[in-house]
Amino acid sequence: MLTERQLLILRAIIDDYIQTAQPVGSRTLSKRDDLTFSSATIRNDMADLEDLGLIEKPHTSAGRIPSEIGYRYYVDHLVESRIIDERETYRLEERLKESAKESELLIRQAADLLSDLTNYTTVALGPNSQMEKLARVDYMPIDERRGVVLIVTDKGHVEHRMVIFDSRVAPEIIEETIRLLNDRLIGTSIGQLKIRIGEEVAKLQLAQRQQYDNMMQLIQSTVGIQTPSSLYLGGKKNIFNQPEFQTIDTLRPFLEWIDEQERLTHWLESLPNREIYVSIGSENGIVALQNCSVITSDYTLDGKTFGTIAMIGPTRMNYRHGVQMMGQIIEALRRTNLEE
Amino acid sequence: MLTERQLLILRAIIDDYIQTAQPVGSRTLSKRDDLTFSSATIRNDMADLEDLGLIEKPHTSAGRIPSEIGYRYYVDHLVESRIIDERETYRLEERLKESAKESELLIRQAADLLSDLTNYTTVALGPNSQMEKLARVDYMPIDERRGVVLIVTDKGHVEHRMVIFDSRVAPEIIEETIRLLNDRLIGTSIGQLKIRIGEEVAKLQLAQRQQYDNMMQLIQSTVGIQTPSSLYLGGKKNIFNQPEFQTIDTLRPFLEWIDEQERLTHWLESLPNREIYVSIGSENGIVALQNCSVITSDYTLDGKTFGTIAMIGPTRMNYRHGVQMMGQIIEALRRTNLEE
DNA sequence: AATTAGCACTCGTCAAATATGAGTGCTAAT
DNA sequence: ATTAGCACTCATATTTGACGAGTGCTAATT
Repeated sequence: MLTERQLLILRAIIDDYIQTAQPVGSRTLSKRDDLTFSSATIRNDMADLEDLGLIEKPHTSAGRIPSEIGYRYYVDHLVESRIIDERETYRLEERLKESAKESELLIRQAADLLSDLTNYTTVALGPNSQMEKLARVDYMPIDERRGVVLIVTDKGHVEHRMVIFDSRVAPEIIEETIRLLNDRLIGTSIGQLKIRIGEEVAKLQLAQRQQYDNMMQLIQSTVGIQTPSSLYLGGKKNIFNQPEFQTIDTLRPFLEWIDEQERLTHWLESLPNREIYVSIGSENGIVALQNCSVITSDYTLDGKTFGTIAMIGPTRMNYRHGVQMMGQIIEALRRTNLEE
Repeated sequence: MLTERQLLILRAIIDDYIQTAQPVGSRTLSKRDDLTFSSATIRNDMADLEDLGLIEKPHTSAGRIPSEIGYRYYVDHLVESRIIDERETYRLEERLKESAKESELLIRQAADLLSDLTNYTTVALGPNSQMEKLARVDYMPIDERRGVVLIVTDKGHVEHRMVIFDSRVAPEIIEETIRLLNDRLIGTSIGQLKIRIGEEVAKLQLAQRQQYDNMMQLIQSTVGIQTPSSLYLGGKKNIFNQPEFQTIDTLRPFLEWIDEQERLTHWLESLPNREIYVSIGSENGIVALQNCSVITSDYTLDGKTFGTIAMIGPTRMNYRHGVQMMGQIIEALRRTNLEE
């Protein structure tokens, strides 16, 4: 168990290091107003903290830097759980409102806001449309062989896809198919559409089935709609200001990773489903983010669960402020009402 | 006027420098098979070339590097005008065909292909839909107050936009409006849509106009569709492999610039309208691209003018190969038939 | 007259040598 | 239990000198 003084010292080391990005030594600490002990005393405690694995030294004659375990301890014990600052939240809410009836824009805005607030990079993922339910399908012909399939989900998300038939298809057949899709499939989640359509086709009489064979193409293309969850990156530039990313070797993996949209989406989708979650350094298991910490949170919009937002900074990130701001943003989003 | 030998030497310097990124000295050159003169002779010619501003030395005891004027001379006089390699073009055509009936995908593919071929970064801009013509408008209601407007252009481009009415609008009025739009506006270019709609509304009788007033919202939102030209970046990572971009100071401006989609689009749109155009170093006038050269070209798809594609590399880029590959790609695109 | 060999000179780069100083751990004094 | 004192460590910065690639000029050669 840590003594009162050791706690104080640990916190001081981390706070200092977060600010300066430089190893902090015993003398520097002893000069702080909140540490009244001599540098020797601090040195002794530092040795203990090091034995516990909470801090470490880059080399013999440098100061100490927090270890990942140290950050973890700091985040778990030393960061007060977030407090909603009503005025601030209200202000954020207003700034979000400005931009958007459209959820897409709102998410962008939220990501940008959060990255402005913290100077870290943010990634926001919109709703996973796999979970949304089919509300309506429609078809609009362009010419004899081409047309556009429109699908609308219960959340008001719309997607279109062009279909090109191999040969001319009678409009009645198309209409019939669309009617069929509408009759039987409304309420099906987008992710399950493919399976459900397979089932429906199997149910048809052989005769009918042949008639509809021509339409398989249309059906397939409707099914094939994999609405990619909308992904938005905010403040990518911020990374350039972080002292730990001033060399190509550290910068390159980060930038390459963050530019890989698909992987990024999968990653965000795979995150544990919770309110605010802090992952420190190598905890996230991603090589490119070895030296990064991530604060993630699911968010709701207008009451409904919506997506995930993440904030990525160096391991030496300002967790206190980061968690605080993340809390404010998701609270502001929760209160935002799209429909008004 | 340059002597035969000076030309040979200039070309050798540039070829060598393009490969090694190192200043090239007289002794290195004299060892080349195609240069049979002694290093002293070469030195004399180099001095002349330097007087002409075609090459320069980073410092007294380094070799010479090409100046921008030197590159310009090289590109204008020493790069043979492109030759279409039929077999290669055919191969590219095949690879393009694989991917895409959809023009969007095709452009991506082309950009990726070109960047694979050259190891430079490419930017491809799709058609500017402002120039496309309205082929069809349609409306699909979602519920009483919401619906989706679909517009299709003559080039098969489809866009949708959700509309939310302030109050319930009778379906007949909507239908009527859509019919009106279809009757009068087909063939209008997207860019002019707004003005043309204004004109049409002005023509209506007062009584009618009132009836349609409710619909102004719908019309406005249709008009507001500013299909952003689709932009695609290929091989952004390639920049990391260029020796001149191994420091943050050179890398950062480039990456920040290339990530600014809107500016990038404007830039591509503002480029002179030609087949293949090479801009060397500071010629492009963009600070972030001071040390870059750009090969740009408009391209056509299936015969119709379509968009612009650009290839960005260090000033020390392989112009010969770059121009060659750019030529192949736009030729392959020209031959690609979307409809099949 | 054009080319080349020869040589003194320049200057960036690399490596070793040296100095600097922040920081530590330990011991003895308080 | 705390602190002063001190020897020790080690990264960083600075200096120094050797090295060598490359140049420009001059004189010899073709």
